[in-house]
Amino acid sequence: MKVSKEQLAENRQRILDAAARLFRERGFEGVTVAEIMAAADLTHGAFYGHFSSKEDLIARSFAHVLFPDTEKPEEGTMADYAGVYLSARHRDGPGNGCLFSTLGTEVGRTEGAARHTMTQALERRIEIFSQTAPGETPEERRRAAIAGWAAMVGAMVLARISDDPALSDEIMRETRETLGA
Amino acid sequence: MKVSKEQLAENRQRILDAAARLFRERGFEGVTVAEIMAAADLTHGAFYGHFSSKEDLIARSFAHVLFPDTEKPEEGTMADYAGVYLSARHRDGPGNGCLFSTLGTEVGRTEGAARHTMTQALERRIEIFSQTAPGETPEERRRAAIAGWAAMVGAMVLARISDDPALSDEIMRETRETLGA
DNA sequence: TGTACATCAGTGAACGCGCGTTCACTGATGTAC
DNA sequence: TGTACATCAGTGAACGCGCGTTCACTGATGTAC
Repeated sequence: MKVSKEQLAENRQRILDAAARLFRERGFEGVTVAEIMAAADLTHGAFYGHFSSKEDLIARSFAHVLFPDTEKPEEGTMADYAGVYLSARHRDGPGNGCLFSTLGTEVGRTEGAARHTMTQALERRIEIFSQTAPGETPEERRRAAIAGWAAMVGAMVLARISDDPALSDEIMRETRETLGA
Repeated sequence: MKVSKEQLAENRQRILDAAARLFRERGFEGVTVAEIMAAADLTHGAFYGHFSSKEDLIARSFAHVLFPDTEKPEEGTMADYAGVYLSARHRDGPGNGCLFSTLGTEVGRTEGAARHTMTQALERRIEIFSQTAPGETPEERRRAAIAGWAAMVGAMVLARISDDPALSDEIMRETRETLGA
């Protein structure tokens, strides 16, 4: 049955929220359209009223996470960010976490809108870190921002690969230390 | 028809080689058992004479890459390694490249033999880098090894995500520079 | 050394399940008068 | 303001394709005598 415009918009947001969480938890192929719709409290068939395909949803869920409608200006230094990023809380809660460390290797072999959105988010992340990264000149600070972001993403990927909890903790701790967090 | 023991062993190696390459190029779900067997010049049905399941093949192809039968002792410093690792050649040839930067985020959400083998390879990689990483004490060198390896893996993941070639090159170049390569 | 035959790696087709996508139908919304 | 009806978001079932897995059969290998 038809629903109000407000309900329609809310349903769409619920689909995007569910998709963004499930994709990060299980990967693109590890989640079905039916599961996403069930998580959004809707039936399977309603999906194609909102999105043209699963691939379309992937791209829009990336924009939903990386460039949300209500942006809050970021506070704190790159080192502060590293302290939150390289934490057990982030490692163990991928569904709410960073897209780069949950879906990075998959996105790297795709073409299209999701990858493009991620590239824009990557450039923005580097620019933000360049404000507070260590260095005498803008060039040095940008270099530190790039290497710092690479170390954070890489450390989170490795910390999630390790099935040895002590090694996983050590990777996060030592990388945090290196970044001054 | 039956084949000789030598042929049997050679066929198995060809399956493992093909699988290791294709998984890195396209991801686990992006390759079918039939495609792997065709790449190994065998028919689909012969697969289950060699491996018990696709998952079994994944685990064994990881061991095949990370702990090959003929190990050659590694030469050069961590900085030397970074110079080869953070190159266009590596970025553009994932099929022959590092498993951590091609399949890292996928493996992080699995359980089982492939992840365990990767954990062992991760610990060994850190130990090898600890020999030549900068630092006054063993603790400092191990820290530098961990953060250096995280930066390499993260930079390669990010360089492959970027659909802007200049940004992709910049990420590799600046991270190389930071690692003294 | 030569021969008969049991073994078994590989072949090719089929099976069955899961998933993305489609579609006829339902019934609440919201507009026109 | 109240009423009639066109619109269209959601429902639930079906479709069809692709993929992992199975299996009866083939014929070369390699062992027993």
